[in-house]
Amino acid sequence: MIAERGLAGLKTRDLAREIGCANGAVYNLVTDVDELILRVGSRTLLRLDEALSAAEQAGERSPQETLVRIALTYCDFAAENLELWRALFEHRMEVDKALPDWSVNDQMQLFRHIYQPLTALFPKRSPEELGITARSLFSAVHGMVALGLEQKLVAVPLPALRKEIAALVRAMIDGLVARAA
Amino acid sequence: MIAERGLAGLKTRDLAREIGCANGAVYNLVTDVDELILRVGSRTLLRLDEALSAAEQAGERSPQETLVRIALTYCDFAAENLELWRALFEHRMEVDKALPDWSVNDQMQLFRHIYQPLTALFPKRSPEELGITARSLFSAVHGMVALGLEQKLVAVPLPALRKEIAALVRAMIDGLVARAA
DNA sequence: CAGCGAACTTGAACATCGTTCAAGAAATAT
DNA sequence: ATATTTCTTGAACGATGTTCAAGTTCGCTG
Repeated sequence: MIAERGLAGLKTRDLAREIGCANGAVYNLVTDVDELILRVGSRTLLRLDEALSAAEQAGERSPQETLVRIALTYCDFAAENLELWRALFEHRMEVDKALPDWSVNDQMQLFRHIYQPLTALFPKRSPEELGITARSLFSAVHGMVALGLEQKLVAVPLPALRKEIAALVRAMIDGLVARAA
Repeated sequence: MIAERGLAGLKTRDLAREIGCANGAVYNLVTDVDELILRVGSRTLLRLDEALSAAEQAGERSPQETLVRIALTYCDFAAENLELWRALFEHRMEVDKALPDWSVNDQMQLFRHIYQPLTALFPKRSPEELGITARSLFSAVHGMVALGLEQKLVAVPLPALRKEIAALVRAMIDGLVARAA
């Protein structure tokens, strides 16, 4: 239902009807809609992880082109799974309630894919520094995808967005390498 | 109320009590909560615009450092106006309802600040190309700020985030300039 | 198979929202 | 002073997440 109608289109009563039970029975499977959303997010992250893993392996081995490939795969995944991908970031818990451990763990895994190629590019940097660089790079690409796929402003055609992402990732890496030297 | 309790903390009844009228009377000022949120967003964008304008003028005139200053100002603004800034991006209209014109107009203005320094760096590029580059750069910085200020993952200390943003903006520009040459 | 307890299921009920609207109050025009 | 327009009120409606007492089913044991 999230995939079809977005986070806001997920209603417990509709869900209950779809799976064939009373609305109250949903709460035997899940304590909250929050948990439900996080569980869906977990699956989405798993599929995203698989896509990024494939991108990491396939194609040219050069670290730079691997990173470009990963960024484009992220873009494609977001475009093809728009609502599910949005749900990962749109959802906010109430302030007091903490994320369950399994959910927190999920999210850390994403930077892993970027980490590997970065070690090849920056052999001098410490693991902590590399982790920070990885997160920065990921965040920058995420921003381009997020605003690029937003309907609110003028919608950017996907091929143009991909081109921009590839260009900026190459530029970022060029720049980082040049400054590290 | 958005500033204090976030978008989800905005309730028409609380709002009516605060401004001293019946809850129904809110709809004389505004047709929707959607419109209310957009109007608040308009004010936020105006203040953001002022902050970015100041950053554009002040300090070193070099285009590169101007862009770094603008990026850091954006980061600071988001941190200091966290909930209001989030409201700009969290809010989604129903699919059928269109944004009013005054709201669409607001959003375009942001890239303006980046555009100017970019023309100095890339005199060969066409206005359309520059516009695209401007949006890419903005989106990348936006992503770093968005994920950096997210409480969901490990919260990044603000000084570290600023350092990362400055480093990546410089790297992006270095890289773009090098590839343009 | 009968009986018992645990687990599940149901759907009504509750609280909280945004939104509407008839009825009354206030302001303004004649 | 009266009529007309405008504003204000707060009850009511429909959605929605969540809870819960009552009913139902299931699995085990004698």
